[in-house]
Amino acid sequence: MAISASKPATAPQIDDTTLRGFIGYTMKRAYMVVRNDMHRVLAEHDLRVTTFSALCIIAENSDLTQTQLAGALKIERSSVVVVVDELEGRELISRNRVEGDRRTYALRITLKGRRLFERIVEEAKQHENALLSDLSDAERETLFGLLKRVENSAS
Amino acid sequence: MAISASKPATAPQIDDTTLRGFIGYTMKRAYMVVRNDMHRVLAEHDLRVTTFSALCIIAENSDLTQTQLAGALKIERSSVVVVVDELEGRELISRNRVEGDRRTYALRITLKGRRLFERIVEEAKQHENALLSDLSDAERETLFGLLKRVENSAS
DNA sequence: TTTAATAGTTCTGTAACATAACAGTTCGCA
DNA sequence: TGCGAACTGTTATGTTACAGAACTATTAAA
Repeated sequence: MAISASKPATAPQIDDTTLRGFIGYTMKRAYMVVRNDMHRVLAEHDLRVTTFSALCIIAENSDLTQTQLAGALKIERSSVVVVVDELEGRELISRNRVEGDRRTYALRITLKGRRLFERIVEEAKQHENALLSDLSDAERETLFGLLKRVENSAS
Repeated sequence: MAISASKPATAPQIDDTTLRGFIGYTMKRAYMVVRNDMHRVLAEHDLRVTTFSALCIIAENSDLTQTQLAGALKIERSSVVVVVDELEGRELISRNRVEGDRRTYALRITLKGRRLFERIVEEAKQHENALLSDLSDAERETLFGLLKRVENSAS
């Protein structure tokens, strides 16, 4: 069946009312904006989001194991290997043998790693501040709080 | 350098203070919870998130083109083809020829499509309600509002 | 009327993981 | 004290969910 098209001069606005009713849709949209921004910051340092997240976790949890890192990042141990390989290859962290358990490594950030970590945190904070400049401090707190409560309602 | 490990009996809690300072990290965590829940609902109907989103958009925007759909879903036209193929193959939507422009299709939901659409919306709403049961109506509104403002601060 | 732009399509590539199977090591306990 | 179970890291392979480039058919613009 052919439709006769009355060509609209104005860009026809698409309705997404139903999808807007779902928190997942709105959350994904907002998340993509934030994620793309972070992506841009990290790309300049040749880092992916998960790699940087790993660096953060190692920075404030010295001598943790790869399995612990996997748990913290909520990814599989096999995926951690790639991330840790990358960080170690760039001398941002080190794998240290553990006396008493020859299976595990103790991951530790290097001086070079800590310098990069601190620099990127600074940059990312600035970007985030610019991105959230519409929101007051109170609103940011509210947003963080609500998101955490959603996260903790996992089945 | 080997680390001597004093084996902790309690599961050592991993610190993610720095990452928690970033909205992207907390948002991703919350989003994953919501997304996994939606994923479970849709899996029972053999649908992926984007495919269902497309069905929603077509349901309330009759006779839109694939390019418009791509714009609405923020994905490439080449990706839309796969999604529309899937929906058409399952007879949930139809591609209709347009009189006056033989390049484009007018996408329209079928009766079967609308029935499935309405059923899934119902189910998804219930799941979402259960998931957000910790939040009051006012808090949900606040969350939606803040997320939309973040989304609209895209550069 | 030639040229440019647009819609849909196909093919190939990529990112960011998961899954399964494996070796080395340590633990539980009979 | 020895042996199977459990655990750590690793490799190889598969999956998901797209993007990008190049193509055809069609329409619009110069």
